[in-house]
Amino acid sequence: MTAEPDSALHTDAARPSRREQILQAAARLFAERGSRSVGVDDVGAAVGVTGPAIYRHFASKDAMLAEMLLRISERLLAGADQVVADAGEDPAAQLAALVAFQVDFALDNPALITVQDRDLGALSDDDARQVRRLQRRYVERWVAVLAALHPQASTADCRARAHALFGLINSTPHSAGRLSRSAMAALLTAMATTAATA
Amino acid sequence: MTAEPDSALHTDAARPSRREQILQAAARLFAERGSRSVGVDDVGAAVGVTGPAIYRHFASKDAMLAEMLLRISERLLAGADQVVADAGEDPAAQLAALVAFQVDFALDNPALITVQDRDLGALSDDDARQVRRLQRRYVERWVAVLAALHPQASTADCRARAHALFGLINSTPHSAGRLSRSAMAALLTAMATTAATA
DNA sequence: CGCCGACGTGAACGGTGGTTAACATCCCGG
DNA sequence: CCGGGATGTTAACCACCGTTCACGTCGGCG
Repeated sequence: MTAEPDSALHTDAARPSRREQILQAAARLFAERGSRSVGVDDVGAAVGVTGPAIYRHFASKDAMLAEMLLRISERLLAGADQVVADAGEDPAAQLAALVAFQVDFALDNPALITVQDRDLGALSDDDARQVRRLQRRYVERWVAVLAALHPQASTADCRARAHALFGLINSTPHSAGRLSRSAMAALLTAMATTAATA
Repeated sequence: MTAEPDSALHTDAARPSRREQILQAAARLFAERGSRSVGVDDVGAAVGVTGPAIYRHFASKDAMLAEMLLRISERLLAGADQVVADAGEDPAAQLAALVAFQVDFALDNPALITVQDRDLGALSDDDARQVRRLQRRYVERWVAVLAALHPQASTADCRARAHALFGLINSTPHSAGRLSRSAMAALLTAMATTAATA
């Protein structure tokens, strides 16, 4: 999809500003060791500056994480709306589009996937609420499609289904790179699709 | 399966000693907020003592986490060996047994599931290596069964499949309790089985 | 009874790490 | 050319937290 990994953070993908470099480096480090275990100095060093230089670009370390998670959530939600709209009326086609989108995102942004579900708890109550709202809306897009595919299933059932599919697709950071990207995409797509229609 | 949640930590399930109480409370707190964000005072308070009292039972906070993760990994591996042996020679039956086992474990010990894949990085290199070795052996049990079911698939392929199935089944902590335990078990089992044989 | 080990407490210590302050550098617009 | 804003650096500050210490209590056992 895009050239560099975890590029979903970039607002303008042209030439990454120092600010974007920091966000991307932080995402990688946070994914590897957890946000609490990564010092400001580590993030700075990763982009060639000292720790306090971060504060020229972000109000705090927490603000960094908050912006990171908010951007991911917003991007996912916007993407879901996009691909569902483009898929037409057929629920099966909509599901296929959602799966393809999530698979692409997971393969392109493994670090963001990891950080998003690990460091949500490190956010302030306010930021966490906002991220959770976006995530919930994203899940609802899936639930709507799954409900159309399983008319007899309850909403709670569809929600659990959606989370199970996320878990399946987002497993990519765990099985790191032994398979080619295309093979991985094909495998995950096949498994997710059959699991969704079970 | 067992009465209290995340009871897989208990060595003797009879009357939990103070030591076991601490481990279980710590597991819950670690799962909720991450081990780095939980102070020893928090763990102590959760069992009705002050922070330093912890050191009457554990050498350090890290040792607590290490024992927690080691126990989980050992228990999973032993369980896998058990159920595979009991399932006979049929790969399909073996897979069904593994799935049922993992589903039961995930539903019984949501906190442990969360901690295991979130706080591995907080361990010392030595402890982390040990846990990873056990986890790898557990994965290999799955890979062996999946390879028997998919003779044409490569080992890397089967490994990715296994991780995907773990992600699917271990999604339970995310879709918390809107569904009954039995409904959840049935749903996850069905999805995992169809995804595995796709 | 009297000792001793198990268990717990409050106080103190020390390192780590986020954050700020004070001071340079560089570049661009007037 | 000069001034100011953007960007960095080093040093210092301060809060938090894991850990240790000195002390107290209590229950069992010789």
